[in-house]
Amino acid sequence: MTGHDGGMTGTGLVEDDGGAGAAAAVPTPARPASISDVARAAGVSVPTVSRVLTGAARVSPERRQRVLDAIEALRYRPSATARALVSGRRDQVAVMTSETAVHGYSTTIKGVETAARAAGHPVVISVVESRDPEEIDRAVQVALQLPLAGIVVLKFDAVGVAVLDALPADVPVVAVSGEADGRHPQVVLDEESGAAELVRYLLDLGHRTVHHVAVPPSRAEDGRTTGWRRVLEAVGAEVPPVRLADSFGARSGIAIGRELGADPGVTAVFCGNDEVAMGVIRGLEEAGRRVPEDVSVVGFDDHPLAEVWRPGLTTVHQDFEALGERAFGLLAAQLAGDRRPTLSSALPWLVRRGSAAPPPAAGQSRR
Amino acid sequence: MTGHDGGMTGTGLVEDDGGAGAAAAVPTPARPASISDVARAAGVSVPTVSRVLTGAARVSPERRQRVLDAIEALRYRPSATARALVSGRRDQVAVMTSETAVHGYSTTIKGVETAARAAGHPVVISVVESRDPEEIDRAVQVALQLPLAGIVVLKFDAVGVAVLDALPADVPVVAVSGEADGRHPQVVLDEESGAAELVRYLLDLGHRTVHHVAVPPSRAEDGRTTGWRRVLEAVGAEVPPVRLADSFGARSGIAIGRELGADPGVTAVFCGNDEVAMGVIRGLEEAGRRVPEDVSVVGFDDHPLAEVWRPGLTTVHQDFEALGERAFGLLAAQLAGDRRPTLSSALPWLVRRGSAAPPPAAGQSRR
DNA sequence: CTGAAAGCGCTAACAT
DNA sequence: ATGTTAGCGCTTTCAG
Repeated sequence: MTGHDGGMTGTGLVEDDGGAGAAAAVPTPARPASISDVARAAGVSVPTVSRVLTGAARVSPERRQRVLDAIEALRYRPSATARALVSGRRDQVAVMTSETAVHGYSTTIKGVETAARAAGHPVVISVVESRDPEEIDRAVQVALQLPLAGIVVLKFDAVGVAVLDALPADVPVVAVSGEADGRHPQVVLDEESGAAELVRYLLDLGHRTVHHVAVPPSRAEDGRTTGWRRVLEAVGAEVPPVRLADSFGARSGIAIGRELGADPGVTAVFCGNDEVAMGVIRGLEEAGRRVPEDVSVVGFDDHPLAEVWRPGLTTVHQDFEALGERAFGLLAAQLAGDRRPTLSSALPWLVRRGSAAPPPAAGQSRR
Repeated sequence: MTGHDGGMTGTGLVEDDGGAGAAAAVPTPARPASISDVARAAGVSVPTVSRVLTGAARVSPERRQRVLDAIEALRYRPSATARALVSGRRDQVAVMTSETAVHGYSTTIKGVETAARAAGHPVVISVVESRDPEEIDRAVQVALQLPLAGIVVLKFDAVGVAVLDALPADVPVVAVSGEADGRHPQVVLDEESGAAELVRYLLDLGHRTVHHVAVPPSRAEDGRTTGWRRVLEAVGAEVPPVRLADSFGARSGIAIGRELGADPGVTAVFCGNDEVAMGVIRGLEEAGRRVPEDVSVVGFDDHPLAEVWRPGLTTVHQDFEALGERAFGLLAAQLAGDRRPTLSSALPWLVRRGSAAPPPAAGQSRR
């Protein structure tokens, strides 16, 4: 991560505390006020304080006010820990994921967080970097010790699948994306039809076939690849071998773009995501091919930078934020007692921009 | 966010539970095993179990083994809630931020998470979208009820500053980025010198002055803008009025790029971040200017896509992930008893790529 | 080395 | 409507 130069300066910036300070008033109690402190200050019993806090039962207006005043005066804040312990109600939502800074992941997490926050649930992030069983086990152990209402697992990749398998059955779980497994409530984006739409669009433009650069899939083959393959097979077009990018990043597309650029038979390329598409375009241009004049390139996801890229990247929009929000919705339904595993699927949509065009004059591509 | 078409299909996918199932064995205890269940199963007292769990005191090998076996058999997992309650040790780290999906933010969060996880601390994300005092107060209340070891506040923007002000003094806090306030331990990236380096580089290339597009600052003026201004003033160059992008996104740069493109006096533009720089480049080209032949454009941050952008974006690399890791480091130091507020500063470094070049032939830019 | 006793801060019955 | 009594699951004295 680091390793470059970029000198690091640890500055002392000492600053005395109990200096010749202004108001030496504030005693700063080492221990925060507890409910019994409040009860004492208000001259009521502990349960009464609890009652005004939770609204579980009525309290006379005057006492109620005294309690409120005491809370204010003591800057009292109830301990979620003690509450969770005694009531058995846990409210945290854990998001288990292999990535946090990649577009689709971070945006989905954002959606989960937004919906969870609106419903009063703190969200904790649990990153599992690899499929190493020990690492997964450790992460699961840590997560299960938290005061959890439930878990959202991002199954965009193989790590997510493995995490799902390692989770016990007695915790509310919802899976996001990937193949529907029927074991958990799940939200998906219909990647297969999105990919199919994209490939059909390219074919309609006049391309004989479409090459494909896949991103790391969550199983043998993900929906994007399947959709691509199906359409080609359906129309009887040649199905070129799949090229696999070794990450979700643009860099992995560059070398592939160069290779693709060396093959004059390539007129259209469908990439597993927009970043890789950008890398492929860069590689293609390094190889002397113009986009879209010589070869059309399309991506997937509709990354925020896809529209400012030149040429504008034709892609399929996936609403990751809504996906995350729906994931939380399914979790909430489950917490509310809804039993049956549910599958909620949404359709991505084609976004036409400048990176796809008809192939070069007929015949040229095959000579 | 949503609002487009993209049909949503709620599928039933019902699946019976108590069907004519295979092994009807697993009784699935509604309540998870507790420490007393383990003690009973192992034939020891509860404190003994606790001792093997925490390693707080020695336990004879045989008893120890019996406990371990019981734990395994009962699939027992200690309750972090009960532990936190009795021991007073809270371990969660909250990251309070206004954004989660923007490069600098998500990457910093990733760094915090990585370091926290390595040290055994779960991290919870608390998003505060605006400076609305009520929203801030609500977020702070929620956060403070969590079993927190401390809080990391992302102060890349004005929301972060406000959150910091709303936090009580009795919680360990570390601030990330922004102006050093001396009240909290803080990690920063020296944006001012990064910006200065960039501007000096442009001036050395022969540009008479450098225009600046700022991103939303955390205070009146951030380090990037200050560094830019200082260098121009130091060399006696004209200081053009600052243009303010209305977000961190590329889109906000497009219109500004078009405007800048209409002014023949503009030969170099320094943008507050890479996304905005990409938007500016797009706008400039829409206005008929070439980059870098007609105008040089540089960004800030070294966004992952900066290197695949065409032309490669000249920028300043900011190591956000390391920033987040250092933030956690400061928090850990504080938890370990280190009192004094500390300022840890790191230097970003210039990354030369293709988007900056000498200005068009002398005299041309002024006619 | 081990168990008995106490209690963390709070809510959930129970009695009034 | 309010106080009393229990007790959540665990760690921490304190005796042995």
